[in-house]
Amino acid sequence: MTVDRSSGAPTVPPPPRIEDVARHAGTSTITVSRTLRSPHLVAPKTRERVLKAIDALSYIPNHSASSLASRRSGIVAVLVPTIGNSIFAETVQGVSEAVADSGLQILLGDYGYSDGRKHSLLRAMAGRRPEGVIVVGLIKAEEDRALLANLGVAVVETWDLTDTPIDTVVGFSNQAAGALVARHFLAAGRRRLAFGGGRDDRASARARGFSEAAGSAGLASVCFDSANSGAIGAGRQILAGVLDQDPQTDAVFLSNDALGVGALLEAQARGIKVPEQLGIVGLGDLEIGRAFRPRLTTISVGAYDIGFQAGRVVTARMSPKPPGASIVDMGFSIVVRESG
Amino acid sequence: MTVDRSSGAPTVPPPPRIEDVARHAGTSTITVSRTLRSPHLVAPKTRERVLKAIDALSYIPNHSASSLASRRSGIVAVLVPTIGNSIFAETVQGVSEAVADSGLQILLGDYGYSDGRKHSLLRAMAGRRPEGVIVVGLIKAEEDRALLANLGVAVVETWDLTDTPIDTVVGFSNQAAGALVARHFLAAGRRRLAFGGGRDDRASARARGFSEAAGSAGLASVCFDSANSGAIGAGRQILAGVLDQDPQTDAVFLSNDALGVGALLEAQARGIKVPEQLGIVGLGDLEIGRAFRPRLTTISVGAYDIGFQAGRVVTARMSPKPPGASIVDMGFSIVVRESG
DNA sequence: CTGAAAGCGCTTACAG
DNA sequence: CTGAAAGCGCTTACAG
Repeated sequence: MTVDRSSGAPTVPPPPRIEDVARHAGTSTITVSRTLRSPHLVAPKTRERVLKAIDALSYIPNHSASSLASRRSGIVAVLVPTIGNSIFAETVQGVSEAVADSGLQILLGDYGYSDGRKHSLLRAMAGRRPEGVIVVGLIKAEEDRALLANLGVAVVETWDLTDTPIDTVVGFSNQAAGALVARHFLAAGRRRLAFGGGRDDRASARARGFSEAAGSAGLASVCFDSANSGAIGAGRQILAGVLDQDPQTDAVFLSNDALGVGALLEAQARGIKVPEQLGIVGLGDLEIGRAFRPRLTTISVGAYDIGFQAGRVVTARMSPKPPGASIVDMGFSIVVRESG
Repeated sequence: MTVDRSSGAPTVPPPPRIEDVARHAGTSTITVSRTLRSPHLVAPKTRERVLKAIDALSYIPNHSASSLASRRSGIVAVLVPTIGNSIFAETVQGVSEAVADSGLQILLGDYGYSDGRKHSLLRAMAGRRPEGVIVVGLIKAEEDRALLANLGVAVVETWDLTDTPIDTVVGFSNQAAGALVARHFLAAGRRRLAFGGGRDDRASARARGFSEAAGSAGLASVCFDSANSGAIGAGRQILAGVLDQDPQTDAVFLSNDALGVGALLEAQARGIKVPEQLGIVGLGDLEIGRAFRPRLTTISVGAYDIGFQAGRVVTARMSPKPPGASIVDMGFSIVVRESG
């Protein structure tokens, strides 16, 4: 293998420009440009010569230049609380596959559940003039809302629902999901219900729906900081905390499946029978919950589908006859398995 | 909340340009530019006026234009087999945090274990003239190697080791890791060893090291397609396959922890005692392996650290006095827990 | 089917 | 400390 190991910095020749290709092919720059993006407008013979020149020079168009001239960045900005949570990674994968053949590339922003970083990432992304923006969660700050609205492209808020999206929202009602779990527990005759989850907006909405539906049966609500890693461990601690507050608790809703599995493990460690003594329900329908014994009952929300739909909204908006703003309720369902 | 719901498409006014800011501030465009990137070169009074104008107009510089003029894209390209695998998501997070204050943004490419998509993503990314490229795995195709080498920026291959990196490699020896697991099994008196994992290069290297060290004790090797989702389910199938081939197998090395947990579940379902009858070892030190009972013995590889280091290499290369190419062995260690 | 001219919105030397 | 000129590498109308 002959590899130039010293290729590091300034020894590399500048990449060929469109002009070099044109000269090589004995034509003009505009014809090279056309060969690349509207080949049908170029005579076959010319096209072939240009293609040959491109290949000979290993020409790759400078995207900054074409973006500037065409006002098309070819970028879709995706903002997530953390890419470390597999559920959001799934959503990103959905976006990735939805936009794959549109030529859009993903600019990923991970704000680590920090509002400050979220804001600055949003600004930095706006500078790229993306052709679409997809964020996990709703954007509340008026400044950020205005920033995104002024971009003039599809802005898709996801993983939640609202009547007042900036543009489009693709998600489900976290509150309704929480309420459904509470009703499920009550219908099973459980009488002392608790909730555990993160402090982010989505978890809070789930908690709200849950305790409203639980009514007087609603009890402890234990939160932890979403930014902390180790959801399974957090789930163990949450259940411990819940039982501290009320040892009689007979049902716990955890804000996601990793927490749910953690709670399952803690119950196991304490010799608590699930689901007989304690019902446990998670959210997300992760593989870990399906694989665990007892199998985790969960709210299934289609993380991948949310991303895929959001990606579709972005690509659709780029079409000649773009659809308008909308609210897409992806819904959710409860998958009753063995844990409660 | 007063939100313009009709903000969708062409009704949005074009964003302000640097010229608008200059006019508003009663100065020249170059002074605006300087205020943004070399504020110390601008008189405090002028600076203040410019800042005020920027704020008043909500000016956000067009990145395509500044990239073109400055030849700095502000992008680091990150290419992963799949973002859906939490271990790679961790690596991406490491990159993200390592480059956070350098102003670099992450252009994420997910090639879904497809070589074709990998190649085309690499080309598309090259068009952005990234200031650094980080890929999971080694780049073998000579065409791709040349493409990356000609970029003239830091190119970091990760998650493996080689004597001939394109530029820099940050990882560990997958082969040595496999060998260590085999020796660990042999030292524990196990005599019929099997391997299970994906078909990608890294899994293959682990398999190779494992069977070489296993010598005549090496037995079945069961592979599955890395692109398939559901690693836990795959782990179950792998163990089933292994036991089909040789029911006497007393040790299995799974290429990652999710597979390992799957194997643990399958053993459990079959009433096989772990670690007494069967030793199981995974790789990655994922939380799921730590949380499971029995706790999964694993090879710990620091996925986050690999990404962080790779990110550092990129930012370091951008410094005035950049370091040269190098080979960074991050090593690995075996974390012996309860499963084998 | 092809090309000359102008321009996309910034920054880079270079002067002063 | 500030600015006029030139240019980054493409594409967009507009002609022909």
